[in-house]
Amino acid sequence: MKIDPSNKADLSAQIAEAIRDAIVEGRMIVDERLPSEAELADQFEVSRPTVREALKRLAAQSLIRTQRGAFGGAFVNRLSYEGAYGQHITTSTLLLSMNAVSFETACEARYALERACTPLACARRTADHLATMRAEIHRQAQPGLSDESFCASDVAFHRALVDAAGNPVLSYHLAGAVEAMQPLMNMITFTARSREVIEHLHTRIADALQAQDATAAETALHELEAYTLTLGRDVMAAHARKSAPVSSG
Amino acid sequence: MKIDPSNKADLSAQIAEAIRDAIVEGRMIVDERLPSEAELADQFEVSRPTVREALKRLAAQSLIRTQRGAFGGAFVNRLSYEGAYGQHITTSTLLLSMNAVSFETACEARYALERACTPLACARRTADHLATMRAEIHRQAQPGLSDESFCASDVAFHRALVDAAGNPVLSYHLAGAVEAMQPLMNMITFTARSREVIEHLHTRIADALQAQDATAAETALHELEAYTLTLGRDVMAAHARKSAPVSSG
DNA sequence: TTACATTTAAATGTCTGACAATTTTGGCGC
DNA sequence: GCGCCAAAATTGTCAGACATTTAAATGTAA
Repeated sequence: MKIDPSNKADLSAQIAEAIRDAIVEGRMIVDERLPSEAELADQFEVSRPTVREALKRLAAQSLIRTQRGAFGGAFVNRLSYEGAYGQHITTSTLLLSMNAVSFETACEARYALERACTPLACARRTADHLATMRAEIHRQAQPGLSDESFCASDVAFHRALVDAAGNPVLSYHLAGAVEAMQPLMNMITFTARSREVIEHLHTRIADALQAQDATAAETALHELEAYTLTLGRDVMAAHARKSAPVSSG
Repeated sequence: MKIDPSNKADLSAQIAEAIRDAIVEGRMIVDERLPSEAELADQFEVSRPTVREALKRLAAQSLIRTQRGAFGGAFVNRLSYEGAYGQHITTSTLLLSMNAVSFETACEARYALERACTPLACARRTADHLATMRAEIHRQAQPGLSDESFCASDVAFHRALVDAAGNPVLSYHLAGAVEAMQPLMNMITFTARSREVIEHLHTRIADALQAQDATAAETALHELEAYTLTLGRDVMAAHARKSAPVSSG
């Protein structure tokens, strides 16, 4: 982690990549302190601002953290599930919004992923998971609940379903994917608001998990997907009519 | 996107967040040009190096790209599947390696995710997908194939399986997850090298997809998972007793 | 000896000003 | 019209300086 052949790319990008490689390949371990900015500038034979730009690139990816003061500096970060989770969601959300992903595609992907964890969730769900799901269902049934709170509760319910599988890697991937699609999903819930049906399907999912009946859980998820899809299409159609009001019937 | 209340956080972090919010919330659209560094420095009332650090943070997340020269500057990036995919893989790989995720957990998550796409893949697979899978199986059967090439072919095979579902969002999440776990998986394939069994199971998966038999595909994937898990445990056990080799049957 | 206040040093955060490199635009001569 | 060149705008990089923060070291008093 020293050499820096004078390419045409940005020096700060090259330095960031060199340090990133050192971290990824395990040559630097968690909580290890990087040399100070001045020392790095010496090593790479660049100025301190250039080194700083490189460090900011790494900080943006949560690969390092910095601490001011004596014996401060840049330290290799332990990439926590929480940190990675946040990045995953931001990236996925932007990917959806910037590439005009259709509601159908997102919906299909979401429920396909969620069904991936149902067999494990049925096998391993604890009383805690079931209690969380029941509590969220109960909250969803309360009349005065705002749309925002309903959506939040919906996320919490599905998050509990995913966590019930008892596999943190699965939780990371699935919960990130589900949460990233929430803005799209919210659009539906806000407009079509059919809480009774959703609440009923949630109850069926919780029942299936309690009974450890994976088939029933998957069936209920299929129905929830179909229902969501129908609502989504209605909303889309209404949108289309509003912006281009052509009577087609 | 102007104000910057004098907090205690880094100015460059605050500025980066302000611009990121503007992009995420759609106030800046794809390919739109940001003000020049000097103008941003004026707007936020900071110096140019501070602005530059903020821009580097955003560049590290592929949110913007920069171009030198007249009428150059920073532009909002369209977050492509490829770009997001790379970030997803890097983050997930680090998450696995830094948190000592067990092989069992990773393996379980991987195949659970992969099974999530089999029904869709069976329904939608095209001749192209089948041809790719057959070609990779054929390559895997060749005797002189290096371990590296075998692993690459393995990834390509599973990538084709995922892509066969015809859902780019699903492909993004699944392929990213699968590829991030490849280092762990490689450790197994390199050591235990039982290519015939794997090749046979791959053939069964391809056959099932061709016959559009989702159940058969899932069964084969379950068997592949069980087999991989067995191999993994053997390798782990061998590792554990590498100093005292006890023959256990 | 212990507890607390002060100093000190190391490091990051920020600023100023300058120059280099690059790329588009427009003008000039032919 | 075409090719060449200069100008302008913008990012990339550098050097040096000062401000701020923080932990350790030191000094001081009970």
